[in-house]
Amino acid sequence: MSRSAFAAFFARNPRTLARALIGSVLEVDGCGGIIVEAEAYAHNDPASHSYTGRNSRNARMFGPPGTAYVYRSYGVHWCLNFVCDPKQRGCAVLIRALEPTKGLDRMRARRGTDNIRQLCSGPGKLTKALGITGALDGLSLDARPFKLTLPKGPLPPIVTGPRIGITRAVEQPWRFGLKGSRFHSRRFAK
DNA sequence: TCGCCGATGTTCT
DNA sequence: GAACATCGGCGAT
Repeated sequence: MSRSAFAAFFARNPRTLARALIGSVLEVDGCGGIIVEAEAYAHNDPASHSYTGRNSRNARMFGPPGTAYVYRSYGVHWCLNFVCDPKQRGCAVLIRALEPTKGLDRMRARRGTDNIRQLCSGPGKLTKALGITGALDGLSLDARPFKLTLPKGPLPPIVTGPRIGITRAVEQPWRFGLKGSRFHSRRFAK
């Protein structure tokens, strides 16, 4: 994909981008899989890190579309986001779950389990499986160690629901999943 | 299968 | 000092 097409793909509102990312293949240094779950966080969204303005942690959310925003969650885990439309100051898509397809042995070793359904079925789990840390914060998704392969052909079937693990704006159905996947972080209600 | 809890960096009030 | 876009281990059900 050309550089301009790459930027155009990400420079959309976070809900549209989250939906469009489902079915993409994300790899980091040869480890990864199919994105089966993502959440949208908007600039005017009380649940978003960018809601109260820019600070040293969320600075990447205000950067160019198509960069990674990696932050530490609960002081323990790393979480991976994709930055989207720069005109909507500070919005991003949280990558919540992958269906593991690449580098399975290395991901099993990093996660300490052989259960493939446990490798990447959560935002903290997938960063550990792929070796993602704060060192990757601010890097472009268009270059090493990242590799993102966007889906070709018709959009896959999508399910939606409320976001996970938040206390504000809990009613917004801004969690998107690949319909029928066995690799979600939590089940989607029917 | 459920709920509770500890770990612990960074921001918010 | 409290809250937080989480996870895994534990004991009870």
